[in-house]
Amino acid sequence: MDDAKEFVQVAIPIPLRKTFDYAVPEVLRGRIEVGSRVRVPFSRREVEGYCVGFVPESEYDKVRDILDVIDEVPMLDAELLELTKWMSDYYFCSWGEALDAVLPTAVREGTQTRKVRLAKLKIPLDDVDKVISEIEAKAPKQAKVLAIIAENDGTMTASRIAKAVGCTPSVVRSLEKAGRIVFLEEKAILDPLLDLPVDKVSRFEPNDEQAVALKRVRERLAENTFGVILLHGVTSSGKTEIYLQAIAGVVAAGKQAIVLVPEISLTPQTIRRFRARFDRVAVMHSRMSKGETHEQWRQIRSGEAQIVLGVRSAVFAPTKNLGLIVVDEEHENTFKQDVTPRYHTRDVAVVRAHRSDALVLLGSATPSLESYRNAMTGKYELVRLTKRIEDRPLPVVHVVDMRGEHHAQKRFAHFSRDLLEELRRTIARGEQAILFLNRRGFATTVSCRKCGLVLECVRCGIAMTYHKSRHVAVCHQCGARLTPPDACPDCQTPDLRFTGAGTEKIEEYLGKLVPEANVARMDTDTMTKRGSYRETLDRFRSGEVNVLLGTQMIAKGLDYPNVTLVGIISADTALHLQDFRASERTFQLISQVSGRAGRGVRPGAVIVQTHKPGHYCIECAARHDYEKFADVELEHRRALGYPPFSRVARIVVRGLQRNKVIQKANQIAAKLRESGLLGQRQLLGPAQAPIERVKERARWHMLVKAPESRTLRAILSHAEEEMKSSGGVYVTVDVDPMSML
DNA sequence: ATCTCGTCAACG
DNA sequence: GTTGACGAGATC
Repeated sequence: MDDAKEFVQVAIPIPLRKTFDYAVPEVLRGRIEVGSRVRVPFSRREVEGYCVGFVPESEYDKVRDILDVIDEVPMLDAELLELTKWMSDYYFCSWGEALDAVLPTAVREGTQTRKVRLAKLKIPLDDVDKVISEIEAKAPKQAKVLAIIAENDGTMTASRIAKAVGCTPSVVRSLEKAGRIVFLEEKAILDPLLDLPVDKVSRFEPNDEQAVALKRVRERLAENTFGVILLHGVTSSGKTEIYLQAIAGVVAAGKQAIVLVPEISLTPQTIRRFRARFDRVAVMHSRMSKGETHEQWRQIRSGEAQIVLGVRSAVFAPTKNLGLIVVDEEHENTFKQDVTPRYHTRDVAVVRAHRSDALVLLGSATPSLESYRNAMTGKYELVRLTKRIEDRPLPVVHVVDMRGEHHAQKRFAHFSRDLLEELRRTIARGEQAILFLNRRGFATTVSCRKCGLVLECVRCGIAMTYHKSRHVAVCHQCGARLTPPDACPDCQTPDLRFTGAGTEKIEEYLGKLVPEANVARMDTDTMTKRGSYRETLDRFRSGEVNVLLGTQMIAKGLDYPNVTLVGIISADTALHLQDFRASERTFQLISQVSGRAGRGVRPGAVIVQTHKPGHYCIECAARHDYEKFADVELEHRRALGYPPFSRVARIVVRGLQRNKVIQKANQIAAKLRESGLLGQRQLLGPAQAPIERVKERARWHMLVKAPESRTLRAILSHAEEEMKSSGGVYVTVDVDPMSML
């Protein structure tokens, strides 16, 4: 031990890509480790930062003292520290911002699991009425409390009783003294999902393909080294069972596994399926309360939890001995975080596994072209499941050219004759159908028949969607709403038209065209109450509802054996977007939605309505030919220099003053070109972003392409100074963007 | 991100 | 001369 002053490097969660040196005062010596959170003076305020390293001396001559150490035991180990360092380099964010993404807010704030006082009836439920009538006259308040607890099945928290009855604590206390109720101190169950009954485990009998897949996974696991397996399995081919078996092997070896699923897949059903197999499943979910999140995190860290099941940020679960990371539906866009740090969960998973000598299992029916190409070049191992379980056939997909339909029906048709006919037949057979349309509301456009004026959001400049049931026009961008006028606000003509169909309009048409259908609509407008999602699906399962109409939220996961028809009202919604992934998205969507049909004993059929029936993404999806699609699409990407043949970053500039936004965008572009690393076609833009305005803020963007990620970073680094937000103009850098809007 | 400080113009 | 708005600059 020398007595030289001790300095630490601190990462602070602000968009500054550097660390700050601080001196460790005598009293804190030995209490700080790499990974400790510290409280430091920063400019004129105090902030929390992360100690990321020690230095013998500081180049800076005005070093200040650390104020305090926040955690006695550091919350971050070397592994996560290194991972966040990588993130800050790769995604162009600060180390502090990356660290903030790793540590859940609940954990940072040190939220504890609440203890609740739970009142429990000591008298049998059947006798309650008798007791109530006995004491009613003398103690009406007590009687009321008893009645309320009884209504709640005999137990209720003290705070809820107080709220419901509005009585003083003494009333409850006298009931306790009289021995009619008893108080228990219990750990609050803060998330109802965690208290679910578990599923029964059915015996797994793998088919040939599954056996082969499993063998490969086990062999790779036995190597105890890093590796990535891409499990390409058609819908309903039993991918989850492979995951479960792989995890079982990992758990048996005393290691932990992380299972990452898209937000919409983390349902009670999914949780039950994992809980049935493993004793200790920690769940990490954004909708969980802070107390529960903290408790789960603690269990993972202590090694009590064998597996972690969660969405995006669960990739940072503080496991002790990581053996496997599963990324289910690997191609899903929701794995990309859309705020800083803009990381892709799958890519972080691969990097983390690499550093921990763990295996990664990527699963999808429609792998991202990035992963598929990695499999083609041998970077990942490809394992295929081409057959559905029990050899059920994939549904027959029928593509309908809607241009012909409009012509034949002599008007704009929302339903093709084929779809209507199939729908009627399906219902007549007592079977069920799923109809998909990725647009909610009634009409996508409200316009004047005479002058053509379109009702637009004043803040965003996009057409407002008309919602008939609420009689409002809503901006789907910023949520602004207004009651549509009776006459054109411009030329006063009282003749407005409501064109373009959303789920609401389709539902209305369906009522007229197929009156025998019992339709339930599922979109964010109808699923407002807590239990409505479940309730609707229960009605569908029971058969009471025979047509389920909905948006994205019904596209995946649903497994109803009686569904024999799937209709895609418009396959073109994503295809119009000017985005190099438009075809890939459309292919994925058709495949996913199609996969809902024919999951039971009866074969399924799919009808895809489109204006571009000849488009390769639609043709290939109809034939369930992923390989062909990937070949064609990869060729396009290669020709245009898009990923996976290059790395791209998108730079978005936004602000209230449009001219300043444009100026800033041009300034950045000039600086990027000046790097000398950009070829002629490697900078696209700057141009106005497809979403030109959000909440009155103008948006411009540009796309930088580079042959590899190192070069990309070098180019971006060159313009780092220019990309700082300033003067009301905000700049964001999105590496590996998933959206170009 | 957040805060300070300097400059510049409107106001009394 | 005073007050307030915007922009540049720094944060250890």
